[in-house]
Amino acid sequence: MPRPPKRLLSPEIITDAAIRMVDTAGDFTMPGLAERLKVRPSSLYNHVSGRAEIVEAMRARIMSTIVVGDPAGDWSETVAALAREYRRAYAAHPRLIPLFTAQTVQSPVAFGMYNSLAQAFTDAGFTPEQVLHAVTTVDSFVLGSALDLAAPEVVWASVPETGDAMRAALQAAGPNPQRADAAFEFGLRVLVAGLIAQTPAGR
Amino acid sequence: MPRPPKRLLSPEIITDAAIRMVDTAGDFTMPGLAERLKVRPSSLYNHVSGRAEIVEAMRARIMSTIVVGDPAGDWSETVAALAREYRRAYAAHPRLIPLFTAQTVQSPVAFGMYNSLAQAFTDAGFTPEQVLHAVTTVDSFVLGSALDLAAPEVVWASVPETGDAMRAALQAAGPNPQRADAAFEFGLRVLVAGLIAQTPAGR
DNA sequence: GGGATAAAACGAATTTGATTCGTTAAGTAT
DNA sequence: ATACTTAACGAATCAAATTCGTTTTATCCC
Repeated sequence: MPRPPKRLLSPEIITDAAIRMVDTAGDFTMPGLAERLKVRPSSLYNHVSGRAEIVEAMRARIMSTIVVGDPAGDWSETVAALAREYRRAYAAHPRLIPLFTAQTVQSPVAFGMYNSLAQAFTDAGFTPEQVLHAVTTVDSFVLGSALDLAAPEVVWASVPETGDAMRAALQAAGPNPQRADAAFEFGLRVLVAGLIAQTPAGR
Repeated sequence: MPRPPKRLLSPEIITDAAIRMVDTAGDFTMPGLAERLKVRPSSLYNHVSGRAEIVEAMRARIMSTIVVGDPAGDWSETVAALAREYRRAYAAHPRLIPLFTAQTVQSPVAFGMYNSLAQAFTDAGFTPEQVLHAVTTVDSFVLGSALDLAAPEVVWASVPETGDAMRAALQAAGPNPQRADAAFEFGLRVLVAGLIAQTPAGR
């Protein structure tokens, strides 16, 4: 039980296992992680400083899958593509998102995407202040939409207080994953249309 | 130490204390709560079933502060007013939001607001399916914006990888609370403009 | 008003999770 | 080979959530 011939652990191995555990169980614990890795909990601390660092590593892992293509076509198409890619990254592991929102970002992630967004909005003619607000708006919408994925079915289909308009809307909707996807695409169209309208040139 | 002459606790008292604790400390614990209330941790369980129920009670408390006025004026004005009111409720206690996102909604909250939103979008001429997507879009944007409030300053003002457009945008921005407010108002204008554009009538 | 019942606080104990530290022996570099 | 480092282990600590039995006091019903 001393140092083994072959390394059993590494930060990457631990992060992988944690992501898998969250995917299946919705959360992770140090003992649970250790068990999956056939290791004692204390061994984990030879590779990571603690639970918080694992969460940050998972965040970095997810965000690093974001691919920022070269801007092709209209700025609004660039924005839409970036938003989709950003959300896709979250959607691949929806149950991680609550963990992320519970913990402050420790080190910057996804510069590439933010920079590209900012550049697109600058190209559109927004002022620097507006650029930041536009980036924030996209960020908020994507994060909010991603949280929608982690949440199970809407609760109140059955609630008596549900009004007619809401009742009709709920009835028209399908099961969650598709509904969330469709809602995101709808919201993205709305957002892009609104951004275009706010542009100095109005296009 | 038996049943005291005057009740020391109630679900409301416990919820209040928990909200105050989260406001100041960013989180709450059963022992911490008990200490504030001059009571032993086990006593709390005579009034609430556990930690999760306290979180749900806090959620209900916050959402119950949402005031849904009678729709006056254009549907788009109604939507904007509802979104502002929804976000105001969250913004009063920003540090609660991560706790909320970590836990599934146990019982429906804020029908009134969702019903009014659905009615406004129905009035605007959206189909039932679009109504649900529009409600979801507003919900996502507000929740995402509220999370922005809980997060401290943006980390990467100093990061070398920050591009020119992003750097200029960050420099133009003020400190967080105002910046988040301004970003929300910007995003709301964008959202409403986009929704109007998506309407069958285009207005 | 008196007795049965319920309520509410306490203290002790259990369980689970995160983390620390000393020990050990295998790897690695000189 | 020798000295240093690494990575696993086991034991231990600490904090938090929760359960349960005990004790009176309130409250309710007659």
